[in-house]
Amino acid sequence: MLTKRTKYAIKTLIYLYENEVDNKPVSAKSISEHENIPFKFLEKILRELRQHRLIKSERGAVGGYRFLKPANTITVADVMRIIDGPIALIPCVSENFYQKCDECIDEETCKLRLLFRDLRDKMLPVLEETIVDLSKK
Amino acid sequence: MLTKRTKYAIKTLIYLYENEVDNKPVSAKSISEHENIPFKFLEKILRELRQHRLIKSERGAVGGYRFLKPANTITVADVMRIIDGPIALIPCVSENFYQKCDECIDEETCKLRLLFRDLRDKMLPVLEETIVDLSKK
DNA sequence: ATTATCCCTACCTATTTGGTAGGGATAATT
DNA sequence: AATTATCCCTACCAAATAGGTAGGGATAAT
Repeated sequence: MLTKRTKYAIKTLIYLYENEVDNKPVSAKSISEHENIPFKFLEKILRELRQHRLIKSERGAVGGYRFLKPANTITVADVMRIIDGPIALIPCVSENFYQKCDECIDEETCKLRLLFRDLRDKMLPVLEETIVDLSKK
Repeated sequence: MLTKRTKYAIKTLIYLYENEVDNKPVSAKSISEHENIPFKFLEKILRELRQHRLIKSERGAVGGYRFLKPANTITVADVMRIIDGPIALIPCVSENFYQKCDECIDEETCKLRLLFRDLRDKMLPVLEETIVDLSKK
């Protein structure tokens, strides 16, 4: 399952995209209220997104957040990897977070590995949809 | 990510299938040793599989486990649902474990929902592979 | 000076995960 | 009848993760 943090993060980015008008940044308060996300929890998520350079912030009285990386280049998979970690369901078939399964005897002949590699290959194209695509759905 | 329990469960069933010869049941000890699964932890998993009527057990000195439901009718998705729960990555698109996302404002227009329904639809056929298919990979 | 925002650290509770411990029941074998 | 190898059941446990909350400091517009 996706964590709420990732769900919140994606909803946040969609909201940001749909409200990046008249050159004003979008405040956390506004996101929190419109997307039903606990304010303080949202702040933590926004920080993560900023630290990973997806968005940038502006401080002060009319501060808020904007995209740093263009919305049409940010995919759902990107967000999932930043917040939740690997897309793949077992670590030994993850491209970005590879790890040996510690109980595995022979990775080369592991049937689970073949199956979950197939699975990952089917999942990835779907998750490569961008924030912009997603907003237009 | 899959839990180890589910990984162990699938490996257990493959092992069971590949060793159901000469009409003798397969012992937990044998599974544990050959598949590198902690014995006591495995016993719990076997119990779950038995309680869900995928396998049956025989007690006594030459006891062990056999399939109750034929191996060619048990899919990876079945096992995942028994041990880990839903396949879908968000609860509102799960077929077997549907639940409303509590922060969701309008399910009908939720973009995430559309995306993750697509995703589930891509995942399911892969996970519908049976233990027998998997063993032959 | 006030206010609205972002920024940072610390803390907290409940649940899940991945086990372990100990012993009872059963049935084949000796 | 005793031994042994198995399954069966309950209880417990430590570490990690999830989903927050609390409190206050820094910044910049008004």
